[in-house]
Amino acid sequence: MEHRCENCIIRQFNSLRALNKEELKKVSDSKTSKRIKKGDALFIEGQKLDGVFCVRNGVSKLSKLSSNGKEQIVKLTNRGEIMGQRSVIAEDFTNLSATAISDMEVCFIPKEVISNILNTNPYFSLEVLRHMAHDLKEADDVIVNMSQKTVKQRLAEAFIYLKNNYGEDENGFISLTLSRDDYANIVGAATESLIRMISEFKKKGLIKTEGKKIGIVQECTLQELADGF
Amino acid sequence: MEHRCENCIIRQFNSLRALNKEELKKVSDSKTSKRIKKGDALFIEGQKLDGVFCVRNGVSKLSKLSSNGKEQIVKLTNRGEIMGQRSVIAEDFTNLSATAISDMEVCFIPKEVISNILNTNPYFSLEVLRHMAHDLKEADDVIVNMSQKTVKQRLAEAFIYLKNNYGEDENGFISLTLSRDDYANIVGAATESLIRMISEFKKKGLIKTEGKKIGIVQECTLQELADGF
DNA sequence: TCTAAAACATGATAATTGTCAGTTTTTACA
DNA sequence: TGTAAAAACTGACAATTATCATGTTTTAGA
Repeated sequence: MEHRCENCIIRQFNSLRALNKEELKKVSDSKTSKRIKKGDALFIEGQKLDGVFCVRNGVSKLSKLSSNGKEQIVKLTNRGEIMGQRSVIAEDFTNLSATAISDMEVCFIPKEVISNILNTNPYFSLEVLRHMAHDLKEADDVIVNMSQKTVKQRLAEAFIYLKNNYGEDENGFISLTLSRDDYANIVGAATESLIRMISEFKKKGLIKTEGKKIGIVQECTLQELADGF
Repeated sequence: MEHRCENCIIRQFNSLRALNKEELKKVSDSKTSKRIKKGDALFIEGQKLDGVFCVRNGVSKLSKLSSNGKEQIVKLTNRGEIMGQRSVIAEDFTNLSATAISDMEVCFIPKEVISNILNTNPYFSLEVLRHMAHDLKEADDVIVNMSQKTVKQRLAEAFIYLKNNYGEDENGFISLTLSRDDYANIVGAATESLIRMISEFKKKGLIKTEGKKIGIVQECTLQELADGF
């Protein structure tokens, strides 16, 4: 037997908390659980989704391929987030691809169930709206950073963001391990440029590395760097 | 006597079309109309809004100041759009400033009225949600463009976007006239760099200028340029 | 209509970032 | 566990874009 949404803590972190008992039962009865392996895709840009994903565990990247073939990571999802909402609500193709960055456990909820609740429960709509408002604000911030900050500043910011959002292990390394390529695709730079910058940060003693793992050594200096001194 | 929302065509273009008669009456009774002069602000980043603006006429820019003091324009609003929704829904400070780019006529609707309808009319919430989903998608596209395209590509794209969205006059100039500074703040570049690029485009016969006015001469070539050949 | 301020424009130069070419290290898996 | 592929890294160089300095044109308003 699978988990029941009624008993799932994750729900408290997303818009599903606005559901009443009957709605929750409907969701729980219709949902399916999936395990996604690191590197596998949840969905791909341009696809039509017939439901949303509720992330129980693991991290994924939302990215978009630009015409020159380079990937841009727009957002990393956290535990508890719902993915694919935008596409289901707008009845539109996904504009982003979602790929697991670590092994994931997700629940898939069919769109009919979601649409149905959206049409009848204004509190749920409002909750979804609040989350989307938050995403929109963050997207605006990213736009400003992309155009006004240097790659160096954006990288410094990324390290701090990752530390704050995913924590660090007992040795002071950021828990979420990303490839250099992923880092490049987050800050929007060539991989070689990014690798060089990591070397530079390391040489200056701002960060430490061990294989792919990266640890923040001087958070204050890094923050100052991100803010442009 | 002011205009009544019941008779306002603008409504059809935004989420207010989901309102029923009573709701519409409430909105109409509580709204106030305002004229905003070109260059004046509707609201400023960090402010708390106690309502939303419905744009009857005119164009405004939504922008954000970055830490280095440069402005980044995140979005231009069109006729019919509702502004300030995000802030009212999230009960948050505005993250953007709104400034009139042309003379504007707007209606201000107090947030209590909006919140009230959001809480009771799921169709309205859903409409707002759809609009916000659309904005979010556009924001994602801007992020990708900002990080993957060159200034030249972004500028070419901006010209085409402006032509398609605001049309052109009888002489083939884009109807919406922006300052070079505004153009720079849209594509995220230094004003000098942008001016140079306009000169270059003009020299190549892609565009024509007359004072501030800019007209597209070779749309196809411009489009190819935007796509990276 | 005169005048100061703002916007526009251009050149020279420097800083940032990307590209290409190649080497070394790590990883996956047959 | 050996090996091919992928990822990480480095150097040299080129392209893009920003900055500073300065001159010209346009605009707003006294």
